[in-house]
This record gives sequence, structure tokens and C-alpha cells, in this order.
Amino acid sequence: MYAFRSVEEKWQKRWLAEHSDKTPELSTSKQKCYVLEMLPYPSGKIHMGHVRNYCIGDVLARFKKAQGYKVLHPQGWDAFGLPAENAAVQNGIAPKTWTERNIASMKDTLLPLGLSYDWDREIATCSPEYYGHEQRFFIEMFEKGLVYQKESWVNWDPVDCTVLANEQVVDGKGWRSGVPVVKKLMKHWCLRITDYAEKLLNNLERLREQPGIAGWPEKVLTMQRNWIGKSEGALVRFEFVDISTVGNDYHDQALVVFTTRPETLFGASFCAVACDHPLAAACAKRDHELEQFIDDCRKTPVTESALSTAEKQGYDTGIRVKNPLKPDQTLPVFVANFVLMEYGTGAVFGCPAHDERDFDFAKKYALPITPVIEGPTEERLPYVATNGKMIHSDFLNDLAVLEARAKACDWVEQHGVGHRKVTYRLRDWAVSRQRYWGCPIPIICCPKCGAVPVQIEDLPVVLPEDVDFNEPGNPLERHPSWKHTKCPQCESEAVRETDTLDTFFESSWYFLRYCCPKDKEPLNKEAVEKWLPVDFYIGGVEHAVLHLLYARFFTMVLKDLGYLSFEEPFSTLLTQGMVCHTSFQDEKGQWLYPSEVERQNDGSYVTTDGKHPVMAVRSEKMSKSKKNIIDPEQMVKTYGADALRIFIMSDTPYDKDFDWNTEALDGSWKYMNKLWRLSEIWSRAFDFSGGVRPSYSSAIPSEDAPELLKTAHRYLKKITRALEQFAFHKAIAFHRELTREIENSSLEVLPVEVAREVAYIWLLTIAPFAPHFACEAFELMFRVDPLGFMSSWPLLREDLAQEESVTIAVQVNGKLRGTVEATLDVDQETVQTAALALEGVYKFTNGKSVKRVIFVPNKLLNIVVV
RNA sequence: GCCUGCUUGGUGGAAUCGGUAGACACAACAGACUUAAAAUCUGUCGACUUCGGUCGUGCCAGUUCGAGUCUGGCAGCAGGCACCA
Repeated sequence: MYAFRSVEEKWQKRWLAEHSDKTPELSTSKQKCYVLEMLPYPSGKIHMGHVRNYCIGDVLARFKKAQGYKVLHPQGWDAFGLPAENAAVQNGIAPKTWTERNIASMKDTLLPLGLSYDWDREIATCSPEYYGHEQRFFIEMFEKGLVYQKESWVNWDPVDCTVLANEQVVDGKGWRSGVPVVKKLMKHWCLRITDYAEKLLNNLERLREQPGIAGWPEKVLTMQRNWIGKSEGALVRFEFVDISTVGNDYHDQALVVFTTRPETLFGASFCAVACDHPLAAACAKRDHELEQFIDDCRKTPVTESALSTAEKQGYDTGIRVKNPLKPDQTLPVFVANFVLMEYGTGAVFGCPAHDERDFDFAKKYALPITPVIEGPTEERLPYVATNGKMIHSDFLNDLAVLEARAKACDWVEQHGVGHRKVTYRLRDWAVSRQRYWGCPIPIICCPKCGAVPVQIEDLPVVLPEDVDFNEPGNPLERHPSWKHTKCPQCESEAVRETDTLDTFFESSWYFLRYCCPKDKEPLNKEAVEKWLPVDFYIGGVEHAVLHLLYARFFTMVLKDLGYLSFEEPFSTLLTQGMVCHTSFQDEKGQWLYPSEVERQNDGSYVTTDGKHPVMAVRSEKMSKSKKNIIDPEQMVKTYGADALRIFIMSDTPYDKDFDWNTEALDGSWKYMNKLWRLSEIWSRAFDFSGGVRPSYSSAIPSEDAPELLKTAHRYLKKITRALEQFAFHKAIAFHRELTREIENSSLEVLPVEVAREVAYIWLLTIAPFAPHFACEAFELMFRVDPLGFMSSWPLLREDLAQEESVTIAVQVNGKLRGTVEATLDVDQETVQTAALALEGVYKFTNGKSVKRVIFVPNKLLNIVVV
């Protein structure tokens, strides 16, 4: 049996001791390959999702290295974040200690997997050597006006006691705590990601698949496009009919609304403003009932389900405005719960005939519904499509909708009542967190000078370690000395900002720091320019908008700050599927671990102790709460790293969900044993001493090449191709076929030079998946130190890989009736003669006349008869 | 509601350009070896069949000599977005 434990330990020790995976020096960026997996949060345990992620990256890294690329393949830790603080509160462990302990134990699980990381470049984002640099970025962004402080309604997570970015609110709930988010008015720091909205959107085109570059998955591009949510329209001014009704608290002569459908202005029947709109506030001062209404609106829960069922509510302010296109028409102004202050101008005009929402509202408040578009056929209102002709619209009549839109825009611009305007759904990135375990925001609040950045030479602003977690809230806030300092400008007593940065800040640039992890400067431009962009970035699709949008934004900002000269950090993005497992419930509905359950012959499940019936729930993502988890450490101990690596890359394409099945892992383990047995047989059968690299096949003419050599080259071609297309599961399937071919060939007739080359191909094509085995077997068979040979890929002889005989399918009227064996590039006549002689073909052509014959060289002959 | 994917045996999945559907595995079944078990090896494994074949890639049409693959329509599943004006 294959002694995987000692073998794997032996080679891991050597790789580490000899720095086998050290990043090579790079003189130019030619032939470089940067392979990166999304860095893990040090939660304490490596789970199967991590394993899948890192195996994909490692196979790619090893393959590219073998192909002759200079590979950068680093790993690190996304080490700031809430769980560390929660542990501090619950168990009294300092966040730093907790994090460091977790990093150590997770690394202990990673090392036995045999991943080819350059550990000399390891980063932990919680170290001041790391976060000090991002404080500098923050200050430079501040000075460039990309950072600002704003008081506004924010998403507040009542459990984590912190502000959340819009991206972190999922279904109206905090992405971490899972409790409903509440609105809270707070001062917080924001980054002007909206300044980059257009670039973030336009560059998505470049991330598409291109020749030689796989690009980003369409799904992710679409998600980012939707998230940015560009819409083109116009701002339009609606003058107040009687300014005195508005009162002195509102300072504009008109209400400005944003619309994407200016062509429907002739169908307007009301205007509505958000409850946070200044006009609403102004009116509420004189109207107690309105004040009450606004209060109620704010209390409306913001959860998705509540929003979709919530009825549209409006309050008529009594103010009336003039329709700018139709000055004799006046419209009522409502405060309405469905208008959002954060989007557009916080004010809309309603055209009920052509908008679902306006339609509902108009019906409820008995407002007129005037159609202005006549669709091609009889449709019911509201008619929201844009094909049709304009009606009841004065100078827009008879125009197509899109023409009318352009004309309406021209009109409002010419008459000074509005202009074209582009709006985005994307909002600025709120980065303040009222937490301890994060990067301190390097700002000092001076009573005289206001917010003043810390001097660059005073960086990093280091987190204090003597903090107490016995009270709720931010420990930095109540630390006796940390926040007290002097203003860098005027020297007066001042306090530090006690908010820390969102942890997505750290992960927005770590991939750059790997190029120069020990540099004194934040980034070594030369190194960054050589290695970036990341060629293959591998991670979960759950980061499609959060992390991946921030990282792109950050790269653009750093370009504008002069740190680098490219805009897009990741050329190809590979999003791996989840690792799933059946989950089990006992009769009481309690979740059970797979180890507590056993399968019976009839396919049903019972508990291991007591044999109680167990319900198997459909396979779903492995999670602690459902207990459907498999511990990678345990699997490595039982089956070995190579078997686990091969297994997790087998059978399922990398981007699809993977169904865990321990029995199938057993199959991979058996394959390892088979490989080892075959290696032993070959090492006894052949003496490969006197040369390692095959030198034979380049000399031999293809017609003299033994069949097995041709087979090996055919599979080398298939496996290489599969790897280049990220079809890892196919590469393994092909290798299994190759193994079977080798097993079935007789060794006696095989010249040693041919055997050498076959063995070389056989071992090196599985090496990216099973590197420990490959080393051990190479050493055994070639009797040399294999380390230098693992980073080479066998040279393909295309002429040997060519099939020289082909099986040609013979069809009659498109139905398969037989096959003909022939030599490559055989002519039609030969095939046709052979085909017509086939019994199965004759039966269907006999007595009929041949109308047509289609011949596809080397593939097929189709005889059409009538 | 909108957007994006996906749908092939009992299961995971193969099938470059439209050209032999089911590679490679898992499970199952049968057999060999064995005192026995494990391990290993061999075989069967889409449905129907009068054993000649016929049908079969979610459903209905179309293009084609030929469709899992292309086009149109429909259904189901998954994911994303959503009072976004």
C-alpha cells in the first residue's frame, strides 16, 4: 500500500527547507504569472471551501510553473474583523492573540495540503507594518478630496453595534449578524467611489473574455453592472404655483425632479418627494399631521419583504407646481414613502399611465391617468414598454418614444427648465466602523482646525493593546489615553478619530503588497508593475460586488495617486462553486454530523448509535449550523493530501457546486494506490539511469514510434489542453485513461528509452494535482533528486499525438448504421466503397437510389437515399 | 417584476467547428482470486424490443443530409437586483 503519510511529510519538509516555492526574480514581466486565491479570514479552521479554492490555485500555479512561467503564488490573512472582538467579549482573549492563534492553527492545516505558496511573502493585514501603509493611502485620498465626512442616515447593525455599507446589507439584514438593520443618523467617513462609477462601468467591457485571456465570468460582470446601476435621464424644474405656500424654510423657486422618461411629461399628474426631502421638512414645520406622517415613514422597516408588501402612502402637502411643458397644468406635490432621498434628487414626477408604481399611487389617490404613448396593439395600462407613438403630447405627437425622449430633453435644455443627467445606483462607500479590531482612521479632530490628517511621518497609528471589552461599544472611545493627542497643525489639544476602517479596505490592495511585502514604502512601483495584473484570481462568487468592486476602485485610485499605472487588477477571475453535503436531521429535528449517521443498504440512513431513523435533507452548502461539514484535516490524515486534492478537482467543473461524497474520495485514494503500484512495477522493469529527460522521441520518425509512446503524447496534448481551459476534472479523467493504457501494455517489448519518455509524461501530467506522489515516484523510477524536474512540462510531439487511424461513422439518412476503420485523411471513395459493403448499411440502401452523399473527412459519411 | 445562468443514465459529469450521445468516475449487480474478509482484477449498467430494430439530452416548433450543440416559443431550477423615478 502507498505510504502517503511518510511520503507527504518527507516532501513537504524538503519543499519548506529548500524554499522550493520561492518566487523567482523577475527581470521583465514577460513569462510572468501571478496566481492568487482570495485571502482567508482567520476564523480558526480551514474548511472544504478553502481547500477547493486553494487546490484550484495550486494546480494552476504548479502547471504554469511547469510550463516555464515565473510564478508568484502568495498567501496571507484577512486578519481584522468582528469575530476577534466577539471572542474577546465572550472568552476574554485579546483580539490580537485570538487572531494570531487562529492563523497559526490554520497554517498547520494548510501546510499538510502541500500548497506551493511562497510563505516568505505572507501578510497579516492586522500588523501595523501592513495597515500603516493603508493609513497613508487614506490620508492621500483625503488630500485629494476622495474622502469626506458626512452626517447622514446610515445602516446600523444593532447587534454588531456598527455602521454597514449598502453592500453589506443583505435582505435588509446585516451580512454578518443577520439581524434587521435600523436607520441611524451618524457622522461617518465616506470614499467617493461614485466619482469612479463611469470608469468602473466602462472597464467591465475590457474584463470580458479576450484572445488568450479568459476574463471574468459574465455573471459577475452583470452583477457589477447592475450594482453600479447607471441610468440616463434628465433633471426637470417644476416651478411652484404660489411660492408663499412653500414657506421660508425652502430656498428654491422650484422642485427639481430626476426622470428617465422625460417624454412622458405630458402625462404627468402629480409630483412626490421623499420624507427626508428638504421640502417635506419645510412643510412639516407648519403641518403637524405631515410631521407625524414623515415619522411613520421613517419607522417603516426597510426589509425587502416589508418593502414589497408595504402599501404606497402619500401625504398631499397642498403645494402645487406647474408642469414645465404644459404651463397651464398644475400638479399636486405629495410626500410619499416610496420615494428615496438617496437616489436622484429625492423627488419625482408621476406619470401613472406608463409606470407601475405611479399607476398604483394614482388609483389610490384618485389622480388623473393620461396615456401619452399609443402602443402597437391594444394594451392595458400601465403601459411601460417603449415601442409606440406619442399622443396627447403637443410637439411630441406621432414621434417614436426614443425620439420623443431626445426632443423633450432638447426642449427642457433650450427653455432653461432642466438638463440631461446621468445617475447611478452606486453610492459612496461608507468606511467608518465603530469597532476596535480594525485599522485606525488616521485623522485627528481638532476643535479649531476640524478634521486634520495625521502627519505621514507619525504613521502608523497603532491600535493600543491594553483595551477592555467589559462594556459595550467601542473600547477605543473609552481608552484612557490613546485618543488624546495634539493637533498637527495648531498644536492644541485634540482627539483621534476612534472609528476604524471597514475591513474591505485591507482586502482592496493586499494583492499589490505581495509584490513587495517587506518594502518600507507602501508599494514598490517597479515590482507591482512587473507582477500585476493578477493573471488568475480565484475565489467565491459571493465577492462579486463587495470585494471585487472595492479592489477595482482602489486600483484606480492608486493609479491616480501615482502608485501604479494600470486600472484593472485582475485579468482572469475564476469563481469556484460551493462545497455541498447532504445534511441530516433526527426525528426531533436536531442536525447531525455525517459521522453520527450511517447509510443502510436500502439507501436510508440511521444514527450510528441506536439506529434511529434519520432524515437526509438535500445537499446544501457545508455550514457549521447544519453540521453537514467534513473536516479537511481529518481527510488528509485518513486519505492523504494528494488523494484529497485529486478528489476535490475531479468529476465536477471548478465553477459548479461540488457535492461531497466520502465514498468517492475513497475512489481517489484507490487511484493513488494504483499509481504507486504501477510506479513500483515500472521501477523494477526498467533502468532509467543514464538520463532523465527523454531524448529519444525527437530522433525517432513518427512511423516507427511504438503505440504507447503515441498514446502518451496524445494524452499529454489532451491534458495540457484541459488545464489551459481550467477543465481540471477532464485532465484527471484523461490521466486515468492514460494510466489504463500503460497498465494494459506489455513491458517486455518496450524499449527503455520509450518507457522513460512515457513515464516522464505520465508522472509530470499528474504532478500539479498530486505533487507528493509525483516526487516520490520520480525519485523511485529515475533514481535522481526530482525537485528540479517538477517544474517542467513534457514537450509535446504533435506528429506523435496525431491519430493515424480514424473511425468513420456511416449514416444512412442521418442515422448511424455502422463504422469504417480507415487511415487518416482517407478519401471519400474508399470510405464509400467500404461503407456500402457493410451489412447494416446495405440493409437500408438496398433497392433505394442514392440521392446525395455527405462526406466529412476523418469523421463521417452520410448516405441520403430515397 | 427585471437581469444572468442552468436543465444529458440511479448520481457527478463527457461530447473542440452542428457530425458515432453517455468518456472518466460514484453507486448497484454479477463473476474471478481467497478458508474468509479486505485489497485487486474482469464483466453488466438510458428505455422499450417480436432481438430486425425503435425511441432517447426539460417541453413544443423551426433551420439542416444531420441538432445535446444553432433559431423562436414555453416550462422548471439556481443565483443576482428591486418602490432606483
